[in-house]
Amino acid sequence: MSSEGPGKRELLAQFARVAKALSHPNRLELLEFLAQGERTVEALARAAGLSVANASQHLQQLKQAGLVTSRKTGQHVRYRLADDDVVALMAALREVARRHLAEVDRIVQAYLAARDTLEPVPATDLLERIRRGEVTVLDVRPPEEYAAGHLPGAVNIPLEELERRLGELPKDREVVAYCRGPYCVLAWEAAARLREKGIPARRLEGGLPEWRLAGLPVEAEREAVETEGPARG
Amino acid sequence: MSSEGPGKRELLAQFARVAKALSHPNRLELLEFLAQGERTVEALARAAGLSVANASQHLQQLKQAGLVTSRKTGQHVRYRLADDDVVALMAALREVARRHLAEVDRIVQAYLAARDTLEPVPATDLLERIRRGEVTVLDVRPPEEYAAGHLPGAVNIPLEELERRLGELPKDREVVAYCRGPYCVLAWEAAARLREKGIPARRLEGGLPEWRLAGLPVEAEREAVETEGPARG
DNA sequence: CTTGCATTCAATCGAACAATTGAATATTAG
DNA sequence: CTAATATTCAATTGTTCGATTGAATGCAAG
Repeated sequence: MSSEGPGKRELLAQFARVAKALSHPNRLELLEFLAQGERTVEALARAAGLSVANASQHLQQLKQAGLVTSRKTGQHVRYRLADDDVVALMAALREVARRHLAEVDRIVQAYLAARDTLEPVPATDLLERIRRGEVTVLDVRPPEEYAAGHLPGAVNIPLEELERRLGELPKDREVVAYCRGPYCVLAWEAAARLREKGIPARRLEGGLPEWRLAGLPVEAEREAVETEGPARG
Repeated sequence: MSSEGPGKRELLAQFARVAKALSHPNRLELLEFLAQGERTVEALARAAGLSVANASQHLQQLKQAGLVTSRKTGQHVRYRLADDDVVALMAALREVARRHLAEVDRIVQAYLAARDTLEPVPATDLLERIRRGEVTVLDVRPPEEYAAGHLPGAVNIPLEELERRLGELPKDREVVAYCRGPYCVLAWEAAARLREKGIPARRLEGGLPEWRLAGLPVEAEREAVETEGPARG
């Protein structure tokens, strides 16, 4: 009963290999950025606050675990998620942590719920309201991420420009804000700031990757997007 | 853009903590056994081929990551999965590994497909055929695991007794065998041996934990089951 | 209250990991 | 061809992890 063949240990080692790739906070953060779209090593290092060499090594570990792929374009190497099933795996990981680690709840209460205590809007509810034109969808991510894919009809106003560009939001409709994922602070913060200005606003439950994973429609600006800077000033 | 609050790193650290618990083959094997039902430390150590002290330490790591819980009964400590969402997480992990690591396919071909090359029966298909009485469901796990929960109407014949007890299987109906999970060799081996005897047989897609996770009906012998030995004999 | 048993704890050692640094490779621009 | 840039490689250091060993704890039977 204890010796069930040599293949068993080898298989478990492969599964463990994938889990090990997910077992470092920096790699999870890189994956969260990659879930928004393809990125160069330098852009990822900047976004995660890592040295380029360090980011490169983490990305290679993710690659060897099958979680991301890379392709060379000119002098850049662009990484992307291998598949949407990686998004599903991260969602399952977050769900287990949320339900069984009290620390997660404590951190959410301390840092996120301090901004926005309202319940998020479920994705399917939002889609219905989008189709009826009842709601303004607000994407508070940086323009590069918006361009790579966003909710149908979503307005893109990065969080830091929100105060300045309030005029672009219709005042009579509720705003639903979203960003990179269920624990991405941008949407929580945006909803709070809008409500402080008297604009009814809530968060979407989950971010763009989870929306796409659910098979809901996504709009994209163009096929490939430069992440380095604006295309000629 | 790079400083999104101190809560972010803390949350990622919690998610990484869960992934780290999954990042060792021994712990994954312990979880697979625990997915069959509650077990004592000694039984788990024996099943996984570990020393008791080593198993105990791995179990404590799983517990701290929120994946399992434990309770004391007499002089034994019994561990169990914290929730079915842990089964879902392990399924997502296996799925990513299967789809993106060529090694997994190689190992399956080398050790499992060498026994049984037929496609497995999807769970929902099987349930339909069970209701019509068209099929014999064969549980090849040890009796303790069968007693803790099994498919409706399943016959329990552990793999090592299969040859001896072939007579218990109706000859006119197809047999569908299952065990602990999609890569548990017992079911592959059972299906192969039955077909060698001229009995049409296939595997279930996935094992009992996956069946239960899908919300399909499960029969149980009694509430709590001793895992040490047969109840007087 | 002593004995036996299941589990955990504590200390140890070797291996693997994470981050840093500086060098090496490869591609584009000139 | 040379220079500049992006990425990876290689070597180093401190830290964490995994397994082993033997002791300690806690429960239960006698």
